[in-house]
Amino acid sequence: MNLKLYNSLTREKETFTPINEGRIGMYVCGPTVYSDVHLGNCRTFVSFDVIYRYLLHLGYKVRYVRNITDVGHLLDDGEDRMSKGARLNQLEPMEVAQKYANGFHDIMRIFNALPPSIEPRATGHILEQIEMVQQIIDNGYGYEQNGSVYFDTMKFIAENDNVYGQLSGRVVEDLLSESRDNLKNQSEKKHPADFAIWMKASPEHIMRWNSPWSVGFPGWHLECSAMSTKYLGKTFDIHGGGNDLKFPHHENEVAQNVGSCGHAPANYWLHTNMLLMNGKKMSKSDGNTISPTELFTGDSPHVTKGYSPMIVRFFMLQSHYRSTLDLTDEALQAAEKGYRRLMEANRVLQDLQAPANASAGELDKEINDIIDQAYAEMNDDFNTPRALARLFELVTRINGLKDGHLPAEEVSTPTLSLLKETFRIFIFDLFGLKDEIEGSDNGQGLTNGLMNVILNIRQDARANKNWATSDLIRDSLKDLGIQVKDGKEGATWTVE
RNA sequence: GGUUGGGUGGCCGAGUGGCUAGGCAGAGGUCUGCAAAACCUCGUACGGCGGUUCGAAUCCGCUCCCAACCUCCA
Repeated sequence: MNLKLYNSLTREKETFTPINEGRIGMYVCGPTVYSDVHLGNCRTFVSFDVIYRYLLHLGYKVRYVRNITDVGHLLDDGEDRMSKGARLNQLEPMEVAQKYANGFHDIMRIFNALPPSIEPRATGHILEQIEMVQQIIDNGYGYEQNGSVYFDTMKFIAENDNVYGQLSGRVVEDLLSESRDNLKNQSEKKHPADFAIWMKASPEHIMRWNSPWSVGFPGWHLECSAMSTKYLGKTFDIHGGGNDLKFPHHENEVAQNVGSCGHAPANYWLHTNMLLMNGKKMSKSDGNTISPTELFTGDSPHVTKGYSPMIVRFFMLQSHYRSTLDLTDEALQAAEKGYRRLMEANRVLQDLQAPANASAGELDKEINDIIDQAYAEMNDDFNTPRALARLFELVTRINGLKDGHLPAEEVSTPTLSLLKETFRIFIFDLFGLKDEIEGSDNGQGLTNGLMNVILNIRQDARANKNWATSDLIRDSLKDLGIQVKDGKEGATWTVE
């Protein structure tokens, strides 16, 4: 089985071959920490978390680098996002960055996303960025104007065939017609498609560093070029990010890397699609947004109730990372039911015992085939919705085995073990889900014991046809959010 | 206007020349003291108009509609 992934660069699915066998370098553009992280960002990082987890599962040694941008994003009025956040809250820019970086990490932990191997910050790599600017100038692709340095896009295009525009499909002629004059220092550029790699700081600009050209700050696109090169080399395996970064950010990044060292940064570019709400991109800037916390608590006009982090994660897994995903209350309710069904089936499965006379029959083959298919889906560009579908096909089998509908003796002991292991691997290791029912119970031993006592009393009542008592117990537990399920082997319970 | 990607059953969402996606909701049934859960069965969808083909939701053309990017955003 080999891994295929969709390369934005070629717009085709390609067989993945790492530069160094057994090792993968992966760079993902992280958040700009000027305000609370929003749910759209989370979707992208959850998507890459699953990709990271799957690559690890395949046995690769992965260096996963995800940056934090804490300087360089300019607003329309030319003010840096970080500076503005600092001014408004009377904080040091670094305090703003730290505050929201902390919040971002908290939310990532809540979503059960693994931390990256390295999480570099733009402000921690000013020297590397200055060096890269110098290299670009030395190679003839950068020019200075009044202390700012710009990338000479037209010259780069003229001297490097088919590099600029390959990612986004832009062509020079279109760029020519895209003259916009509302950007600061626009007049300093030789061409509208040129972009700043070093900006001279205006007097009131508080984020500033010394450089050969001026006291100023690096351009936005530069940080990723400099930091990916530093930690992953001039060319590495995978570069990822949100679709909205394709142009201009990633296009300019490629130009900077090629312009400074003659190498394209990455062999494979992966882009995640946008999270929508009401059919429109979820976005901080236009207010069409819901924060992770609001979604968890239900404190938002967009949802009728709160949805736990794992339900939201499950919801995201139900769509492919390259497709848009429309967030609606109805879809979340469906995800909640589906998530519970999957978790419940896993609990049932882990308790399943193979009968003594078990041997591989028709059902055994069926289960093995579905397991193989589930891995094949993941190998096909990390197709989590299809892999999930395979898991649900197994859920039907698991429940059938449990209630005796399907012949347990047709499933061999090794296959049952494999099924149990596969479920654990997919749900917990690859999808990164947690069983919130089990996880939320700190005193589980005690709770289990108490529940056994209660259910035994109810069983006695039922044996005596004392329906009033048995229903009282069931209804009272239901009020506490505990659901009692009567089965052939007695009653079981789950937290709703 | 340019670039890119879409329009799939009540909802979400896969798929891609012939073979069941899956989840949720709905209908009928089994089980149960009743209920819940679970299991079984069911609906037969692919924007519109043409074309290619033995056969298209899947390929081609035209057309309508939507979104993202082109300005900070994952």
